[in-house]
Amino acid sequence: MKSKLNMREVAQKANVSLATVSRAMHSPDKVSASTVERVRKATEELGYVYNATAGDILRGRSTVLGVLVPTASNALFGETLHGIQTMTVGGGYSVLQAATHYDADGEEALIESLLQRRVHALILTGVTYGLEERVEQLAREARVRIVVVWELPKPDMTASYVGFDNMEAARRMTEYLIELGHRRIGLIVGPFSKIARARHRLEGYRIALERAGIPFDADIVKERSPGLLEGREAMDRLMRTEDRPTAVFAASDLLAIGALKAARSMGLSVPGDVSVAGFDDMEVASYQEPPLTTIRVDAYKIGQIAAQTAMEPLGSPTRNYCLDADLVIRGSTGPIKPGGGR
Amino acid sequence: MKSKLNMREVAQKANVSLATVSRAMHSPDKVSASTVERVRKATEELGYVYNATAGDILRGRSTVLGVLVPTASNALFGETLHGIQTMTVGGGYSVLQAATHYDADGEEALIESLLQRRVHALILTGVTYGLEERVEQLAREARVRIVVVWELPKPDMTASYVGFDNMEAARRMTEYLIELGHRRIGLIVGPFSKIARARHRLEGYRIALERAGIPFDADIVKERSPGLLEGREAMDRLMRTEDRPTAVFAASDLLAIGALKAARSMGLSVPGDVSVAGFDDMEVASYQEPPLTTIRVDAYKIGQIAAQTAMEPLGSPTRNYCLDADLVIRGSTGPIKPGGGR
DNA sequence: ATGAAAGCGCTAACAG
DNA sequence: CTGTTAGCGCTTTCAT
Repeated sequence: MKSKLNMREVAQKANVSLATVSRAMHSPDKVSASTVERVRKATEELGYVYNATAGDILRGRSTVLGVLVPTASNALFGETLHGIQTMTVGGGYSVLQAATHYDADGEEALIESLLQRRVHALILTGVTYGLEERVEQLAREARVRIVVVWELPKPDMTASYVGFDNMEAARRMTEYLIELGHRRIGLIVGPFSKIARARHRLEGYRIALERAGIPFDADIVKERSPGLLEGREAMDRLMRTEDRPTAVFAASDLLAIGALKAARSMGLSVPGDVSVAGFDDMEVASYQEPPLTTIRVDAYKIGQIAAQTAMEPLGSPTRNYCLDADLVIRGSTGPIKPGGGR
Repeated sequence: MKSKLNMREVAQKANVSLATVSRAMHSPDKVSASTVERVRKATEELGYVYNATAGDILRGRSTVLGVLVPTASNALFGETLHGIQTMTVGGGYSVLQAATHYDADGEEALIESLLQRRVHALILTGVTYGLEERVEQLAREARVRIVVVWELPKPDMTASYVGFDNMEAARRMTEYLIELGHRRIGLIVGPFSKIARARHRLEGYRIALERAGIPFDADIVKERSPGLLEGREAMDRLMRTEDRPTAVFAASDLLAIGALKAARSMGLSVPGDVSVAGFDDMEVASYQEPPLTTIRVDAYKIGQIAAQTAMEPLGSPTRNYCLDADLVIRGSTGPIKPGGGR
């Protein structure tokens, strides 16, 4: 019931000074073997647990990483989190985690709360519009390392980046659909008015259309939060527009899986009546019927590299990693039907 | 560049004492409005951020929750995490998160590291065999609150529980399959030698068979980590045994989705040739083709209640919640074929 | 090899 | 209302 169990009590029990207990725990080589053993025993008998926060304060350092993801319910960011954790465990770091739910206001508050915990670094999944300045400032003041993931490094940023070229990947996918003969291509894409990577995917789509001389039609571009329900609803609408798309690029696998469901519900065959493509290559993408054509992103690796970068000492140089994002062709996409359209 | 930016500097800048700054931040009503304003300004100009860890130490409390999940890559535990986070944000709590990957040794080390951070409470997803004693001891010493989730409250435990009856639910599902006429029912289930909730699901299956007078056959029970790949592989084996099952209960939706894929690959129709049932009702379950019959578990709610329980003061009574887990019948299960079997 | 003492960034009790 | 003082749990010189 003694709620206060500190190093001093261990010292008393072991008949040594506080300083010796500290040394016995951190650098046993500087203490006689017998003392180390006495301390170890006292620790165990009392059930003492070292207070890492107090230690961090005194050393003026921190061994905690702050990680902000859009949502923990998306397995994709779970993979990144997983990657982060595999790297931190060894280094004695812990992970403070929070989710923004695509809300910029909430995000700022969460960043603040992580900073209040004196995290060594902040790993951010993209930077919401309106927060770039704050993040830049934090990175410049160098009181905390900043690592932005899932986004391409920007040349003028002082933060580190671990991502890939969302625009290029989306362009590649759109071009592939065009190569299949599609000219009426719907897009379901994340909240591009807030999230840079969603906007980049939209950009890639636009560029591909432009290059192929296909006019951009805002009517078949749907902005949705990346979820199954949203994908289903958006697809449903797309399929009900006149002159409906013969292919739909759902720029997130969850949206695409939702779209697949909508197509089935309407009795449309995929890819016979309409092709559907995703983005991210979540593990579950290849388990769909038909298996999803998508863009492969190594979410796990992003996490691993980000953690490594984040754990570097303050003042270490900024690092930029641009990973691959390859087109993976599976069964959900196919050539346009000869007598296509409606 | 001044890496040390503390309250004292703010005090100097604002021409007040350290204590006044502290008061201005925590109880502005006890400080004159003009002083509060001066402090606010000094804080802003210096870019000072409050140090919450130092505050926690001094107050002898903690506003951090430690959460242990099997893996962050499973959207299901992501839901629970999500539920936890919605509750913590308001209360000023932060979440330290770690993943065990179904490894008891690693789990013990992670618990230790969370305790070293002086978390207020530990939210554990089940208790791995071999750790019950340690967890019990922690709960009894009451230096940290313990909330076990995803598992049924045990009568003799001093920890809090937020879960549901895994055994009952698995029994229910198995009985449903039996009612459909199946008598040869395969089981793909989580690592029951380590994880209690997997073992309870296995138990439920056994009991249902027993009641129906169907002999238990270890050959058609596969113990696998809950993953897509594992489900696919296990299903593949099950379908290649002689006298193969006419129904397979994959006691985790990921396993079931993998099983669905295996069936398709072998040209088997579901539920025509073989029925497949899952467990958990992940969001993606109803998006499969055919939609998965499964057990609905409210992972999000588990997280919310767990967080609430966890945030209660040390010494608060233990709480036990047993949530519902209902059978959800969808398209992946059906009556046995008249001329069934091979 | 060990101890005494100063101190990290903050809070709380006590004066004034 | 505000300042002074003691001190949380730990680390780290500096002596011995």
